[in-house]
Amino acid sequence: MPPVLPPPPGPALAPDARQRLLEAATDVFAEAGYEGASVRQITDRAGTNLASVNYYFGDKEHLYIEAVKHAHECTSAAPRDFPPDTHPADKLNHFIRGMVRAMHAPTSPAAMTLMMREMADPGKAAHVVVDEFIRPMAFQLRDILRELLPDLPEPQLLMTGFSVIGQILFYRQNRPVAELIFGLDHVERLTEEMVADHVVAFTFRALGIRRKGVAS
Amino acid sequence: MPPVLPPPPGPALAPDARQRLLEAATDVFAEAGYEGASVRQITDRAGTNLASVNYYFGDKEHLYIEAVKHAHECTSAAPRDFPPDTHPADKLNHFIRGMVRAMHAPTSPAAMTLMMREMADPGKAAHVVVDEFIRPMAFQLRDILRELLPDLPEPQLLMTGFSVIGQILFYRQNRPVAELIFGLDHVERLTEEMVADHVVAFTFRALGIRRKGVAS
DNA sequence: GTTCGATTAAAACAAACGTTCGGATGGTGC
DNA sequence: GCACCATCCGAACGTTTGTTTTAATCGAAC
Repeated sequence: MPPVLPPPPGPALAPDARQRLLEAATDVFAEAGYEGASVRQITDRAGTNLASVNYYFGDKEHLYIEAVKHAHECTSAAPRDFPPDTHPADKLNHFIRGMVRAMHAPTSPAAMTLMMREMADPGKAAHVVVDEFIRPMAFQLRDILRELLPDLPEPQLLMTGFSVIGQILFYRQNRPVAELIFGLDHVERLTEEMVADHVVAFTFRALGIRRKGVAS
Repeated sequence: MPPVLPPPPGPALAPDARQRLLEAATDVFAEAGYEGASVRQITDRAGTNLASVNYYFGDKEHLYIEAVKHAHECTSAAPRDFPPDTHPADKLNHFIRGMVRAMHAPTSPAAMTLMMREMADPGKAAHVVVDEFIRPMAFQLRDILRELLPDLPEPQLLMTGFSVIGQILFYRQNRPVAELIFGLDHVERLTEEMVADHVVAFTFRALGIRRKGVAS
């Protein structure tokens, strides 16, 4: 009798089959999506038996959810906290640069792709990504903007945050399309630093912030 | 023997089985994606026989491509052309508002969703969407910005366009997530007009444009 | 009325899918 | 020695998938 449903009860810390399944699932789900990925593809890449998915995770759906959870732990893009006397403009500067870096060169590209896929088409694991990854970021940005623009009405503050995040997310969600339009070379010429500088400058001008924060 | 591969040779203008298949396919593909949608779901919704897909379109893949083509024709968001003496700031104002409207309240929601799906995960029909829908928009925006900022280097011009489009696309690509974070009520309170006003104002301030264009 | 082409309907196809079952395996405690 | 346990494997399960095949149906042209 296998350990069935409770996912990491007995064999949790082992770098063996279960772990390889999780990593293989991250890759395959990121490439092909939930429906497009087959259990056999995953077990083949993991080098395990076909039945191992059901043995360790119960079924395909639970494997997917665990893969998304594991993915969000791999993307170390947790919101940093600043020294209490940091100027809000500096906070915003660092926030933007940190998020651009996380989007541009993630620790695990497949893990980031998997999370983005779940965001674009919210499914069975959307709340995991939102609760533990997106929401903290969103609230930190909202706090920074509130500090920066104390008199702005709530809806306008919300949309201002969307304008910042929308600019940054574009380079991850729509990069392939941008490359199709303008050519691969024109787009990949845009380095992470150039993008970060641009978004900071664009946003600061839009918000009427004159001082420039330091880089990195 | 059926008319096989050339898709609309004989029965093109008829509002019959072929047309119903196209519309049903648009809906189902938009809801479930390419892999998630089954031929039987489509034929059931269209009220046709299972074999009708292969009869009219050859196979599932060609039906998908035709559905995407048909979808882009349904979304009447073609770039308008302006009177030759229009101020570039007015052009930009109208461009943003038109695109916000197209994203917010598309003529056919399913068709727009299908196109967005193909953009987020470029597949077999991406070039169709790009060539006939995205690229014209992108180039029109680029021309407007070039007119507005003649001295800006090319990469910065590109990123400026991305900042504009990124802001607008956010409300379509990430609305479900935004609703999960901030609550459905807070997000759906943002009307099409509010979003358009905000993006225009945010962008104009970022570009140092003082004059405000007229609405609609 | 008959013939012919286009269309629809029903049934069957092989392949792939997720899942399950029974037994081998290999180490650990007795 | 034996028994036990988690783990792993191979084979099969029953469905569902996309596609094909065969026959029935219909409407106009001759």
